[in-house]
Amino acid sequence: MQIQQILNQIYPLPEASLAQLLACIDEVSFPRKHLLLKAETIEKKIYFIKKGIVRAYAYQNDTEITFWFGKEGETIISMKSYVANQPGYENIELLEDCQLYELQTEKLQTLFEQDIHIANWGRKFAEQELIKTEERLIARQFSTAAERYTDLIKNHSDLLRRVSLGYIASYLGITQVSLSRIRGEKR
Amino acid sequence: MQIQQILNQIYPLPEASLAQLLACIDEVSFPRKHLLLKAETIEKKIYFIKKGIVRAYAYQNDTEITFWFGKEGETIISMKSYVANQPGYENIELLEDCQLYELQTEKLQTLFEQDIHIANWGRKFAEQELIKTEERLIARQFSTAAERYTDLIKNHSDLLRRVSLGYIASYLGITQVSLSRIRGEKR
DNA sequence: ATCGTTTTTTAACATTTGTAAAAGGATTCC
DNA sequence: GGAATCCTTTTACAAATGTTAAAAAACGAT
Repeated sequence: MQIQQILNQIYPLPEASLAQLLACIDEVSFPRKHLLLKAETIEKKIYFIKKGIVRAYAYQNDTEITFWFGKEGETIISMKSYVANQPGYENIELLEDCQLYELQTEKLQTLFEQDIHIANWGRKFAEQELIKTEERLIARQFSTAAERYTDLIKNHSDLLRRVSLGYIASYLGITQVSLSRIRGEKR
Repeated sequence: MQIQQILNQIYPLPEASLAQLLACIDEVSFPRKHLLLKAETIEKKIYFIKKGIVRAYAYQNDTEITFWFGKEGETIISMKSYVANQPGYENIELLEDCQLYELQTEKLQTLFEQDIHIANWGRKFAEQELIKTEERLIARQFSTAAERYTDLIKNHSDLLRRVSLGYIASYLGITQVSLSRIRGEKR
């Protein structure tokens, strides 16, 4: 997925503004299992996924909980770092070899003050991430794990192929045993 | 709570920009039990709460689920309407007589394109709402209902006084019977 | 192909949570 | 101030989910 497409999808930018934004972005690659972001640190960069799949997880007591998957076209970001300059909760681990676009957020902050189009791009970016987060929250509050699993099959069936069920069970908020029972009932 | 304080808390605005924003805002009052926002409609306004407390709820099958409480200084908004001009999920009911500041979002959208300070105000607004939503999601995914109830007592003890336990149980994602059991164990 | 590792399923049992109904308290409104 | 309503707790039982352990299946590297 090309970076121009990702950026313009968020909010179409005039040529000059787009060029300024692109100047803050590099392309980088990391292997499967690489830990891209560490929890409890302030992250200075955000990433857009060109190719690959990743998961965000954190610890509850001793056990790891996976709370997000990201794939092509999506953004890897520690919102707490980005918005409030505070340490975030997420560890981000690559589940496949990945190609990423890396954006220095400090440079971005400067552009927000200088260019109204980029400020509105930043607004739309936050708004769209907000809608996604809200949808996740609503799904969690209103659907059972079984329903969310069915949704996952319907709308993100590639996840099943690319991610092991232990992570998916954790993401759904149930044990792997429970997920196995749900899968069993569908047969 | 004064509107200038609410607005400037989000992002400090120059005099002229603030004046433009204030020109889009009216003060309104509604009684307890008034239904301020209806689900499945596109809402053209957002509200800031001057005085009072409200809840957002939606239906899961036949049963009402309360998924948010708002009080003084907070924003009542259908994010789906605001961001995507699509019908939202929230019904908003006033739990007390309320004084609100009402903002016409259409006018706001125009200002975003004209004034970089207001564009950045809008960006910060979305970012801060995003952090709040993310924190709610994390709390839900990482804490048990009992832990979230303890949190509620610690950080929002006024809710216990102002809101009946049935709504709080629903908000915590458990039945009222379960909440009663949790409360019983603490004695 | 095979050994070793990882992933997924199955089983038995314990624990938690939900459901429905009743009873006890508190509050509201003539 | 008292009937009616609403809110909260309690009880008994049913259903769902978790825990632990073991077996089965799938996958990877040599």
